[in-house]
Amino acid sequence: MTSTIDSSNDPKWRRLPEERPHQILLAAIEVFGEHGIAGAKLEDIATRAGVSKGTIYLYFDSKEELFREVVRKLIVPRIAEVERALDEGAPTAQLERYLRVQWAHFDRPGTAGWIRVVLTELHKYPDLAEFYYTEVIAASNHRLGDVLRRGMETGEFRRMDPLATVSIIKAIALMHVIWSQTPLPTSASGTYARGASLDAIIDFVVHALRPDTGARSEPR
Amino acid sequence: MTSTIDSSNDPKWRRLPEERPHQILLAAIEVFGEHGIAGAKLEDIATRAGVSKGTIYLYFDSKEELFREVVRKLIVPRIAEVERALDEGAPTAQLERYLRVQWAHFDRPGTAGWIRVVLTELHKYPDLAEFYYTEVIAASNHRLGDVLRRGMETGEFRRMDPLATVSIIKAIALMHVIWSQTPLPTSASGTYARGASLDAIIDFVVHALRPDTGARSEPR
Amino acid sequence: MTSTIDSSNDPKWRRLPEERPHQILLAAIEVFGEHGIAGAKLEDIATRAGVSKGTIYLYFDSKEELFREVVRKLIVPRIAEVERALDEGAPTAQLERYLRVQWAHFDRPGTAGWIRVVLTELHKYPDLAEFYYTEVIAASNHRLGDVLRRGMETGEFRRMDPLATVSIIKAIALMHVIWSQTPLPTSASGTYARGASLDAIIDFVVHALRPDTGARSEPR
Amino acid sequence: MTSTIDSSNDPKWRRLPEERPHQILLAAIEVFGEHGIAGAKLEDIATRAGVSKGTIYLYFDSKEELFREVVRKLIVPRIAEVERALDEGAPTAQLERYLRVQWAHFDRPGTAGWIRVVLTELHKYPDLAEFYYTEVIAASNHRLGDVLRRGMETGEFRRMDPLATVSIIKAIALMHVIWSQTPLPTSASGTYARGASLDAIIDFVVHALRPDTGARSEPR
DNA sequence: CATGAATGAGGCTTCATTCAT
DNA sequence: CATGAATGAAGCCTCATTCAT
Repeated sequence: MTSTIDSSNDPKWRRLPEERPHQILLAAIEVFGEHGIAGAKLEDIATRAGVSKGTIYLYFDSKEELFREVVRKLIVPRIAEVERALDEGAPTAQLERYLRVQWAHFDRPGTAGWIRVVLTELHKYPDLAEFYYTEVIAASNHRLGDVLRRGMETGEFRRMDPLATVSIIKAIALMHVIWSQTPLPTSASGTYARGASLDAIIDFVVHALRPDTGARSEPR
Repeated sequence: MTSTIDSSNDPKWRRLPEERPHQILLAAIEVFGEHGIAGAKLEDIATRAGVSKGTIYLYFDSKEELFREVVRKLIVPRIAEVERALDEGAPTAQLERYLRVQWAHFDRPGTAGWIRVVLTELHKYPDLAEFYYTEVIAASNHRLGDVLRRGMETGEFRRMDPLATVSIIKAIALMHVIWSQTPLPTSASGTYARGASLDAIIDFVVHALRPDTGARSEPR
Repeated sequence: MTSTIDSSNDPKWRRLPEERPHQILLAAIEVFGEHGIAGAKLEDIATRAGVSKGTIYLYFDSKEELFREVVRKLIVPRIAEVERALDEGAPTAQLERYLRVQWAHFDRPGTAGWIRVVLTELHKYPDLAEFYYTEVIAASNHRLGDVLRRGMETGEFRRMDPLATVSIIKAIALMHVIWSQTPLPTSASGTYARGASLDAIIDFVVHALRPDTGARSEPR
Repeated sequence: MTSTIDSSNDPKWRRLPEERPHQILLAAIEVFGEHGIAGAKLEDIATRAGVSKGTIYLYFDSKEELFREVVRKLIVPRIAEVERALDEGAPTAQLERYLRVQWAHFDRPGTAGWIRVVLTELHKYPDLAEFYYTEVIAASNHRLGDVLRRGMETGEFRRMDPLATVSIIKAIALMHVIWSQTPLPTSASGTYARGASLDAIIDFVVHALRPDTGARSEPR
């Protein structure tokens, strides 16, 4: 992710007092994403933030609390931003835009790590998990579900369980973010193209939602 | 998957595959799945295997090597087994059977943990990752890709990039295994149904692959 | 002794003895008494003194030096004050007054803590200990010893080693100050009355010093 | 205190398995006595016990728990042993023997430190303090109180509050143990003899308890 | 073969001390 | 003078690994 240290290389001095916690959070999101909660080292976070180990404790009570703050201050807002892509337009266009915006947002260094962390370790922090699932995921699912529902009403989409469909679409999106960022053994690249392109994903989803033709997609 | 020690109580007398190492591997797959590689404790594995910590080192050079062996001896064979579901039948039937078999295989305690581990930590062991991606995933993708290709040729499926489609189908399947096994904060249950049913998944995939109707589903 | 900060709110404008350092010393005597030297936190002292941590270093070179100053500027004068109780009167009256004054002086919140600190940690600071023992204790002992000597000469007290007797009397007094201020587990209160009353102590000491009766204190 | 390491210097090897915890406890009682609970370093304890830091954790959950065990396994039995001195004889003889035994028991390196610790830090561990006060101190006081009561009944001692008297006697004894073991600045030695001899203490106490003579010790 | 006691490197956290403002 | 952010040494504790039995 973007280097958060550059500012500390400045010629002489600089305080930007209110910046410190944010610098640390930026370094933390990187390290947590790369190594998980247990595997992240405060030393590492401190170094990347351009501060010393002790400084972290001026702003966060513990490693675990630092993790919570990363979720609260960085992850939640980021995801909320993506949700705004759903705001207007016809359902199909909305959906496509949603996937493109999400991709643009997530497809940058560090994000896959975070998705992994959420998948892997979040459930070990029940209160955070509760918060996260309720505020972030449930809300997001609800909005995407609404788009699908409207599409079904207008006839753009065929009738199906909105929530189940939401989870399928998200599964595709999330997993491809992870895959797109996992460095692969070079050898494997030829044999198999891991991950689909964003266009392929959109195509797949749109076709899956497409209403059955009047002619009945004749039984094979 | 739960208690791996009961086998030692067998009246039959002893399992074949070198007994001890195998017991350890079974315990290790549990613990690695639950806590990841870094988070797994040898002590825990030893206890579940009914041996002492030192004994593990009689058979495995290190924790990392133990992890490798788990992948080689347990994970790879398991996945290979699933692949046999692709062996015969018409493409659509093959695909559906594949999803059902995979689900039946993976949807049991402990599997989600392993998928998480592969997603999360495998890439930190380049040689293993190479081996795993080449031998397991690429092979699997290739076979599923063949099914899709044949389906396109017979006209059962519409024309699309086989490998991209494979990865989309796998994304759905894997992510839902994880979700189906991650305990959710109770509060969230009402608001949003996480995960789709297997039937919904099959329905989704089949519709996505379905050929465009003769009437030409208007060119988008 | 509790709130040392209120003085800064004084309308009168400022206390005399260099205000700031004195505030810090007052806060320090509290905190050292409560937690000992090693256990005292500068942060705590600074907060109680109503200054910042850095300010302490404007006046004291280090935590250890701050401790020394507390002894020199606060403890020594306090104890000297008690000694004045010995100034006049008949030996028995002097002795009793001494015990009563000492009790009145020490039996207030915080004193026990300081006695503990002197008992516990002072010896780790040889120069301070030297100073303290020479200037404070030896002097005090000497004066109390004089009272005893005079009492022996007048016949009010029986003949005994004055210095040994001094140390016994002090032992009783000091230990009871500590005990009277140590909160006890509630359960123990019934079973045993910890500590003697001041009257009991005086009674004990006076009887111990009482001259042998001419009739020989033979068992009656 | 006696070196507990000597056994580890033995030629080659030696397990004495059940010895380890005891070795550690012996080292711990030394270090806790010298530096208090907070000031004691595990590293130091480990070194004196001839083991490594980690080894301590094989037997004790934490530094605090180690402290508890020292009290339970070493301190309590030691004190109980002293109490047996009260078992028989005439009250005056019992009392004298009690003081002599206690002195003999406590007047050895390390004891003063422990008395200090009990005085200084025990109250921060409420459960331990409760245990200690109830089981050790209250019991002990009760027995010494009985001796005094009997002495009063036989007329050997004058009438006084038994519990108050117990606490006074203990104050003298404990404080002198501390003083006898606190290294003094050499300079002070001449000026003042700190602490009384055991004989002086016994003399003092016995005289304090001695009944008033028939001739009425003239009104003071 | 198997054990489990022992080790010690490494991580989190605290806090006395410094220093730019 | 005063501040308080920043530092980093040091302490507690964990756990992979070793090794005498």
